[in-house]
Amino acid sequence: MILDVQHRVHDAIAQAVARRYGLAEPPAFGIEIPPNRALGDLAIPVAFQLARMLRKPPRAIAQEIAGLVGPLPGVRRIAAAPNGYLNLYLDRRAYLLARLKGEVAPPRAPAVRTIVEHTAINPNKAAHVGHLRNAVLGDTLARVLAFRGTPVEVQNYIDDLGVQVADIIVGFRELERLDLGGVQRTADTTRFDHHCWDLYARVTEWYDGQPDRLALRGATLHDLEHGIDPVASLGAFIVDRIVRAHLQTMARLNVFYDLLTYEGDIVRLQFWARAFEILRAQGAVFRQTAGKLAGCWVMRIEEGGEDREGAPGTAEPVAAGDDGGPREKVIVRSNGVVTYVGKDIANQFWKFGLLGRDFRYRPFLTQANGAPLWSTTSGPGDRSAPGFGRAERIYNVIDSRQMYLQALLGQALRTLGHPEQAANSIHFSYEMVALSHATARALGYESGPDDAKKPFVEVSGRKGLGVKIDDLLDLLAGKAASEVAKRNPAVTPEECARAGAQIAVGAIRYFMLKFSRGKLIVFDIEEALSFEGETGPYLQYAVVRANNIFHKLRERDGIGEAEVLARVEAAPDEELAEGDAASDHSLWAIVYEASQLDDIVDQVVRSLEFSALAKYAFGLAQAFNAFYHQYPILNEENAARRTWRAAGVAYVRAQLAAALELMGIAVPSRM
RNA sequence: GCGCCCGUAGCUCAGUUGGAUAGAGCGACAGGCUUCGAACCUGUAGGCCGGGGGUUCGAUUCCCUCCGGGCGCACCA
Repeated sequence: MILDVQHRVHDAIAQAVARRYGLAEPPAFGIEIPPNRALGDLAIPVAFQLARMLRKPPRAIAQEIAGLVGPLPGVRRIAAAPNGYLNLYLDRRAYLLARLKGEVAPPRAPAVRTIVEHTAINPNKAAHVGHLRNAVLGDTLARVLAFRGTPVEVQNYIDDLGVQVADIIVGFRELERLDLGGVQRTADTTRFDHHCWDLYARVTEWYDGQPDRLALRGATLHDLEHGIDPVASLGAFIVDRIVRAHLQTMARLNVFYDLLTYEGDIVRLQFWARAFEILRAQGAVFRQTAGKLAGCWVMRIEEGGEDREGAPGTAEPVAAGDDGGPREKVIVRSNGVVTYVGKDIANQFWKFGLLGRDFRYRPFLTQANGAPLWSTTSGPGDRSAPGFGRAERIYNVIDSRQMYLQALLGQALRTLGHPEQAANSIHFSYEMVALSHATARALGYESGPDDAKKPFVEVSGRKGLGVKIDDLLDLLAGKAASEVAKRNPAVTPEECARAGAQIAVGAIRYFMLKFSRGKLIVFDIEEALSFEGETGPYLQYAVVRANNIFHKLRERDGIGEAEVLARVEAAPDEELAEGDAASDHSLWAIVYEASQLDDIVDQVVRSLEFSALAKYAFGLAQAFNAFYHQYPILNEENAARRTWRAAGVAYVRAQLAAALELMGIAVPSRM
């Protein structure tokens, strides 16, 4: 990593500036990376700041400083650029050797106990592309945090008592006339979540046909919440099967969890009752006696909440009363039923260990990555369960439409005297995924006049309008597998299928990560099916090519990567010489670019913006492909150059593979 | 009405601690497979960075304002 070099350089320059110009406090300056290698490897713009102070041109100042700074370890030379930049040229040989020998460990973040909650799909139908963005962002966040040594616990919240589950129960009972046994048979003989997808859309239509049928939903929801059979058993069965289906879909995408948190357990273990005691005792909620909210327990919404630093997208919504009075959010309805917000407050309190209660836990299943997945339970718990919750920081991955509710969580924490936890309740917000008109049409959706005006069509589980993740993966994997087979006639169908599945995941995850999270994604099936240009498969292809070089090296010369690394130290290093290779496609250029990963990860965690990681990986793959094209590696006649190229490629490949791993993308053996 | 997000090349988007000639992919056009794999590479064309003010040595980036689009502001989740 270059952070250590950066620190030394920064300190040395700061000292030189302070000494030369008699400044107690030299101006703050950053260290940049010049746009190309000909301009050096590090750049310092400090002369610009000093120029006004000293009434001297930046160039003169830069020259003075350059002359003053003595030799720095790891830096070969320092030069003043005509425009006033100080450009530093690193000791390339030492830089690369240190990395090849694994002497440069990535910086560790402070061990802040962190929870990432994501996915949280209503367990009543198959997962679609909207859920896909959530899960990929959440999973990547967890990977990136863990990369820096942050202890991360990934939770998936299951709303097993919600309206949507009630609706699917109504569907099975009223439209399919099935009891528990019948539903079980259906589950065993269909792709159950997909079956429910269609049934859910039918239920919605059925309600629309005769609005008094909604009473059935209300009654079903009541029975569900109170555990009354047959609704409760039916609900429990459906939820369990759908959750397992979702987990399988997510496992295909390399998305895994530590804990499933069931809303039902929050209710049965009286978490809400406890949270309510706390809220009421502190006066955070009160019973409204007048107006249209009479009889409800409400929380007053802060007007223009105080400034909070934090990640973008976490700002307070400022709710101004439209009728002049302060606005209030209902926490407990007049009929005594707690709202979603109330349950979420209880859950957030528990996550921070502020509730004074805990769930009981049971093992749910063993995931495809070998890790156990636990579930909350209100039945008997398993004593060997690890400790969950008690986090210091929480990322809730939810789309931007729920910003208002997420802000209420922070407010509740602040009101109850937990400003630190409030500041560490981070709404990882992102814009939704919609469908292009072409894709909506391909799904058989006829857009109405309202849709035509908009540039996209909104996904709707209720209408059954959306691209299911499984279908998308099937389509991509099939296409990729046949491409692999076409290019590799000798490869077995099984291996083609395996590679196809990995390529499908690469395509889909990269597609979800390359946009910044504030950008609405208009999902177009044709676009998502592309394997060329800035796509996941392009990245995978670059690594596969690099791997092939080492396969060939072993085949042809009988030497492995370890031997290359052993030989490189003794080999003359003109391959890295400055004049020889100032090009942006030189070995040094790609090695240096590859070494930026740790900085990128740092930036990603600060900004919560994965597009930076995606672009880094793509740019590196691009640079590698260009290098690969321009410079022979195995066929280079000069042995020293050959060795250095192979060693450099080994490093680039490792860094690129690490970046892919952070994005949850595997490298196929062939493609 | 209030709040949040978006507006950069024909299309889709990067550019997030303010810095060197504003980048990429796709599409268009012109090239490159007898070589470590062409899911690749090289080149050309294409930009009042939505408009206007301001701060700064320096603004796509920060502030104000206006325009256009999206989303939210339930006794739904």
